[in-house]
Amino acid sequence: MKGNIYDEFEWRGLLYDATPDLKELLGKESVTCYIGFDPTAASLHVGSLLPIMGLARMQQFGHTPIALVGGGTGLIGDPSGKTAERQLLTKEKVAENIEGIRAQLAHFLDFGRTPNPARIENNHDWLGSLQLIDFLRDTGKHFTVNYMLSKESVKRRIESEDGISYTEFTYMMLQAYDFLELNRRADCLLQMGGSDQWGNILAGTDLIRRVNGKKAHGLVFPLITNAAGTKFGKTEAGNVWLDPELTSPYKFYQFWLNTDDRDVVHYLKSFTWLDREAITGLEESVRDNPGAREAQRTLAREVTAMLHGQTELDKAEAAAGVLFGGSLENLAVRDLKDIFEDVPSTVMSRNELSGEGVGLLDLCTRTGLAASNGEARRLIRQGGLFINNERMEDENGRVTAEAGIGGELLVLRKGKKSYHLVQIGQD
RNA sequence: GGACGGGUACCGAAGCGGUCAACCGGGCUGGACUGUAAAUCCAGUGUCUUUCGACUUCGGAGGUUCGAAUCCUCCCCCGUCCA
Repeated sequence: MKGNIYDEFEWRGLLYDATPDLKELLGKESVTCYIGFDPTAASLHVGSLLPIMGLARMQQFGHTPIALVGGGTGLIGDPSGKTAERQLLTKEKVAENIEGIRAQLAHFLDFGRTPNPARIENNHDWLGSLQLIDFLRDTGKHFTVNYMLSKESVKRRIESEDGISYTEFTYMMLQAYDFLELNRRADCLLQMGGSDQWGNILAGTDLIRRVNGKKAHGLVFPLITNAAGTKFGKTEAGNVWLDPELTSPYKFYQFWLNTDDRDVVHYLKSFTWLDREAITGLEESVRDNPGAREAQRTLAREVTAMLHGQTELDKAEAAAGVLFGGSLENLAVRDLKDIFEDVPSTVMSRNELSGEGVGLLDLCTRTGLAASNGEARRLIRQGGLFINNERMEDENGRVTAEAGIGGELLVLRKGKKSYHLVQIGQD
C-alpha cells in the first residue's frame, strides 16, 4: 500500500462525505469496494469519469475495486437526482448497454493485477432470480417506510406533482441489497459514488449491519461543477461521451482544453494521476501566465491519452494545430481529410460547382451551416463565414470547383469553431 | 362539480382592436477584444426577397370587424381555491 487513500481523496478534493472510521479501515487493510454504473446508455460520459477514477485510485493504493453494472437495477431506474419518473428500458437495451460500458471500464481498471484484480459484476445475476416473497421477508422487513420516506431522493419526488411510482420507490432497497450481496460474496466493505448516492449507500450499510452484523462503509464524491454554472460534461453539441464513436478524441480533447481557469486545478486533481507537486506547478502557471493555458493543455493531454491512447491524442493535437493555427495551405488533401475526420461533410457534384458555381447562401443552407437563407445572409454580413479560411464578404457571391483545395475540398467555417467539409465528387 | 387565474416565438415575460413580426430579460448565432477563455461591448435572432415589400405566426376551431395576439362563442390544456 502506498499510504492512505483517504488522505489522497481528501487533498484532491474528492471527499464529500464518508462514514466514520473509514479512514482508519483504509489505513490498515486492503478493502474491497464497489461503485455502481447505470446502464442507461451504451456509453458512459465524462460525468462517470470521476467514479471510475475513484475505483482506479483505490486499486492503485492496493484495494480491490468492483465495478457493478446495474443490469437489474437498470430495469427499474434510480429516482435520485431525477424530478420525473423514468422511461423504462427494455431488457435487450440494458444488456446491450452493459457490453458497451464494460469495454470502457476496461480502460481504467486492471483485471490482471495481483493481488488485487479489478472485477466487473452485474447485479442482474442476483436480482434477476430474486423471489418477491423472499425479498420482502428477508430484506423488506429491515426497511421502515418512514426511513425510506425520509431520504432526500424520495422526499423530493413525493412533494412533486407527478409523485413517484412504487417501482422507483423500491430502487433504494435494491441498491442496498446489492451492497449486501457483494458483502456476502466478496466481503465488500465499501461503496462509493456521487454525492447524490449518499442516501442509497447508507441504506446499504444499514442493511448489512442488520443482516450480516458487519460494519460497512460509504464514501461519496462531490458533484462536479463548473464556474460557468452549466452542467459539467455538456457542450453545445450535447453530452461528452467516452465512446470515440459518439465523441471523437478530437472533441474530447477540446472539451478539456476549453476548461475554465477557475475549474482547471480542480479538474486536474479529479481526473488525472498527476501528483501534488505537478499540480501545484500548474496552479502557479494558471495564476502567473494564464494565457499559455498550460494547465488546460496538460489536463486535456492526460485525460485524452488515458482514455484514447497516445496515437489518438497526437492526432487530436495535430488537428487542433491546423484548425486554430490558421493556414490550410501546404496541406495535402489527404491530411486535411484526416484532420477533418469528425467534421460533418457534404458531397457535391463537380457539375454543380462548374460554370457559375453555387451561391454562398445556397451552400450554407445545403450544408446545414445555416437554417435559412436569411440566416446565411446574416452570417455573411457579420463576417462569420469562411471558405478555406478566407472570409467571405459578398452575400451574393458564388463558389466554383476551382476554389477547392486540390480541386476537391472546400473547407467551410462558421465563426471560430464550426467547420463543415464539402467534398467535390468526380462526376 | 363550483369560483377565479392563465395558455404569446427556444425559455421567462409584456402587449389587451389598428402605429405588432409583436417591448424586455435569458438563451442562442456572428463580430470586436483575448488565451480556441472569462468578463465586457456591438450586431442579429419567423419565412421569402432584401430596397421597398409579400407571406405565415400569439392553445385549437369558428365568429364580430374595413382591420384582432387583443372583442364574442365553443372546445382543449395548466395553476390556485372551494366541494
